[in-house]
Amino acid sequence: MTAASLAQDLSAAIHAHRISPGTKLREDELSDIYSVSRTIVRSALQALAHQKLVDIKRNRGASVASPTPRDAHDVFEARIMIEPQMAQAAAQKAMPDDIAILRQHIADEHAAVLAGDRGQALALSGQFHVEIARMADQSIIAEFVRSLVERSSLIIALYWRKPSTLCESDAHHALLAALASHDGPATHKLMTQHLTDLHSSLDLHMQGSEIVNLKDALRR
Amino acid sequence: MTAASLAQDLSAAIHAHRISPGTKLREDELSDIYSVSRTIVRSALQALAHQKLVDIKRNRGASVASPTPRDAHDVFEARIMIEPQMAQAAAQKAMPDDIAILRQHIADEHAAVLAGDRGQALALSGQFHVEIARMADQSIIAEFVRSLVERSSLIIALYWRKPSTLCESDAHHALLAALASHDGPATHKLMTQHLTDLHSSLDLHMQGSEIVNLKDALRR
DNA sequence: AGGATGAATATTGTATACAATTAACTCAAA
DNA sequence: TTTGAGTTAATTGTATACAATATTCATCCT
Repeated sequence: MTAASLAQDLSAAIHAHRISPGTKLREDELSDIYSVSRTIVRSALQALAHQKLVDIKRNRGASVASPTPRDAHDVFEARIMIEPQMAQAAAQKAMPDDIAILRQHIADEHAAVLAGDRGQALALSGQFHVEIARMADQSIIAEFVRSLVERSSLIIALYWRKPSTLCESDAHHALLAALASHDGPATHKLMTQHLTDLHSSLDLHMQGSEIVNLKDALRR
Repeated sequence: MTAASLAQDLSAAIHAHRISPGTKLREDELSDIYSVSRTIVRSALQALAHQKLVDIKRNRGASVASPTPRDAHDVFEARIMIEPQMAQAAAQKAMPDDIAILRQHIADEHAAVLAGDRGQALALSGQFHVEIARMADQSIIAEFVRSLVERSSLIIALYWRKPSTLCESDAHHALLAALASHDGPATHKLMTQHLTDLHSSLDLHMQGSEIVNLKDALRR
């Protein structure tokens, strides 16, 4: 197990909400679980800290990032600033293959919802947004959107108003249709609306987030 | 000397073009120069790698990043996609203090040019762009712009057509005026033009970049 | 009881030793 | 001269030992 793959594994666990925001990530606990030295663990944690998925405080260790309401606001503000523009550009460049990929994403997401796999559904729903940025042929911004989507996952874990209700994908359907018909302005508008809706579905007063047992959440 | 301050020092040296793109950064050489263990050096190098200022290849060590023409294109494409919009938003929110800060930036930049301090001039010129994103009250995007500006610095080091000619700051003056008069559309247009000009001032066929002696470039 | 104090423990930070890998060099053969 | 194999040196990767710091817990005093 290398540092990169450990980071990947932790990242997946965080995004699947198997470990909650605020959970302490002690170095030798992780090194036990994964049978690697603390050197590797530290390297992985630093990488995740750069992605803002983990919080490291000097001499006090790492824990899963726990975005403040302010963070949540900033992230969605940024997404609303960028993604509609990307979607508009994507609508202009959209190729049949791209549309097919998005359609598949929506189908997979729907399947995940039916299967009750909330984590997978959320991940696919995020990928949908990243894919659009990639369609616009903006590799660097696509990376940035990916990082924003990842942070959004944490935010949703903390602040989603109705944990039972699963993301309805009507908005994604509408976006797909606008993209397929190369209607830039409509796509821009739909994306703005979609993100605004998402943002306003958050209850920024919630707290919760019980700390779970790491060994269970990470199996092994 | 901590890992963060070492990273800061290296970053400054890279941005001031005291060490060129492609320069090898051997771990024990740096640990000698700064009198810290390789542990610290590695941590700093990893941080810089995340910022795309340094390239790390497994088992082959770190070197100052050397952006390809493709990278250069992508970075400026991203900047052109984002910064005009930020500038437009900044024009709407601009407070007198903000304008004063920008004016100071331009003055400092002019002074640096006169003093022949190209590195400083370039840094200030970059800060001008970051400051605008901050004026728009978009902390996360401001961070992103900062990272793009930093990468641009490397790109300019490699591909700037006329190393002797110093950045004329007419464009910055014009932007300042548009911002001060809260003219959003004009600001958007000026920023687009400014970035397009910058991009087309690059000669993406150049190569050059001699490797310098680290101990000299980093003093000590 | 409540709070302060200080050892004992737990956890992170740093340096270093050793392993693994790559780069450099030597020297023989074509 | 050039090429290649084999050896040596240089460099990075990983584990671990020890130091520094933070946390916990028992104890004592008011």
